[in-house]
Amino acid sequence: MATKQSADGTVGKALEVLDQVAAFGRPVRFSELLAGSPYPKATLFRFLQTLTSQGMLNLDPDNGSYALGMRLVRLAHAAWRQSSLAPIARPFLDGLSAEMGETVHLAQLDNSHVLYVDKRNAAVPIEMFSQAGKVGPAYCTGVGKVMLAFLSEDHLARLLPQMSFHRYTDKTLVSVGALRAELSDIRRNGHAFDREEHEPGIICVAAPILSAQGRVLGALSLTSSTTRTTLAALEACAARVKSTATRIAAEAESWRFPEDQKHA
Amino acid sequence: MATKQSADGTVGKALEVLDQVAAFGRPVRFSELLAGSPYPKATLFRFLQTLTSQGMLNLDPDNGSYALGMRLVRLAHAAWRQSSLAPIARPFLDGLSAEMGETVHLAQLDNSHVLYVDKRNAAVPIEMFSQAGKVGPAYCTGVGKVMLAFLSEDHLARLLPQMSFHRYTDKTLVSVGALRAELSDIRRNGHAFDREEHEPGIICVAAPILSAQGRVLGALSLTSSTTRTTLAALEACAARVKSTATRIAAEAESWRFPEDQKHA
DNA sequence: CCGAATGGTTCCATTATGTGAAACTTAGTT
DNA sequence: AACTAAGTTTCACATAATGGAACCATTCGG
Repeated sequence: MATKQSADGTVGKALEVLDQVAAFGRPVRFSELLAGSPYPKATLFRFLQTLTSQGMLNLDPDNGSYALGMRLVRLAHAAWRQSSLAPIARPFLDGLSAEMGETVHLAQLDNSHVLYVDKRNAAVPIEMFSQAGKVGPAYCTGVGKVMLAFLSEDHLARLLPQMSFHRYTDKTLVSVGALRAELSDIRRNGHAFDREEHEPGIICVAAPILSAQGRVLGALSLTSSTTRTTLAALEACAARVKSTATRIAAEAESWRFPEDQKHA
Repeated sequence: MATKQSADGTVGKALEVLDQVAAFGRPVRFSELLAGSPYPKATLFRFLQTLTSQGMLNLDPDNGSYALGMRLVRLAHAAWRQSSLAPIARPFLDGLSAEMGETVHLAQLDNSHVLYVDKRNAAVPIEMFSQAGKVGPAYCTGVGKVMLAFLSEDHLARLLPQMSFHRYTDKTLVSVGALRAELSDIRRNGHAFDREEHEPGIICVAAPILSAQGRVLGALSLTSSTTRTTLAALEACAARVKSTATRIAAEAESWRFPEDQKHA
């Protein structure tokens, strides 16, 4: 919501429109978009036309409503395969989830949010897209905090002001001070807990996935509920989670480049 | 591959770059992109900069390689929820797959290709993104043919020339004539078969998902292999597939608009 | 059945933006 | 130190985006 900052160039503006459409969560009429748009009719119209012709949007001819296009799905498919850890981490998630019998999340940092990239659910077998692709707050989730903890100071400093500490539960940390203290604990331990800070009854342990140079690539978490287990019990699993995270990191590292097919 | 047609405006060009990056299937260097790009250094550079700053691409600071960004995943998530049939169809897929014990695909038409939007696998429990988002040829898959069959004549006429009939197996239909004959059969029956036309040993029955006005919204298929079943046996399931498709269509229709919250 | 409002599309003069050759700055090699 | 390759910045120029206004097509109100 509110005003977007830097909208570099025409491309930026066009992409903003995509977000607008996405925000509606349903097919949307021209006029609805126009209402919430900073651009005049003609301009918005041209954006929609371009995006539609590019397959980024889809115009339903019956009722003249725009929806996000299939090209996005295609591109995201490629993104998932190439950019994220997901394809590498997949077998490890399978293993960890099977062994522990609990829900496992793989997340990456997306600005000051966490983006869930993959998931294994203990009970329900499939959750698809509807879960992967979801975003959540960084400051009150296990994966989020553990990634923040291992960021460089200046990177963290850039991110913190972007956060709007919302008190999801009475355990949520809602000040920069409290969060910073927690982060330094996490850095020391090498793993983070979510102590029902995001959803009541939901707890987890999370470990960071770090590159050889110490860059944060993502995070892994083992999630459960207070009805099923305790933080102490989860802590016992921390080593297992961490070792899995490390192995994913190693795998990612070795994969990192089909590097050096430079000359011939 | 080959030359892209209409690249409307700056936005179009920028989006093309995304495809380029996607095509590599791995993080990619500036110079690699430059090599395969019609644009001069400076221009390409600015595109990459813009796209990166927009989160559509991700520049790995370590090795200066670009990968598709997380914003795409976020947008695709939204696309999946809002535009496609997937969220509506989900429970129906679950039901059909469970009942039949076979693989079920939900697909939509993406130009002259089919895009697999969701899937239930008989054996393996999870396949995620790696399957949803995949594209395939329309003229030699069950879902593809059944969607083509129910297209308006002029729409079909526009699509046919775009297809480059590749003989995947010795059963593949590789001429417009043969395909047209098949399509008219399909229209008559209300369902299509894939008789190992795409992959040897893989067969399926597919039914179209049509809007009330007869527009093609997508298609549903039940897939198996010749080692497990026969076309005749699949034909027996056709009615079940069709009725599921119809029910999805009905659901989609009724959902089609939270319509008319016009005045207050 | 007509007139007005609403929703969507096209025109076109103005000007902001994108373009790309070339210069420059690293980092890597001999 | 001289050379090369890879990546980044500059800037005069031309293209492409902009948006006010006119235009068309429906729907609505009378």
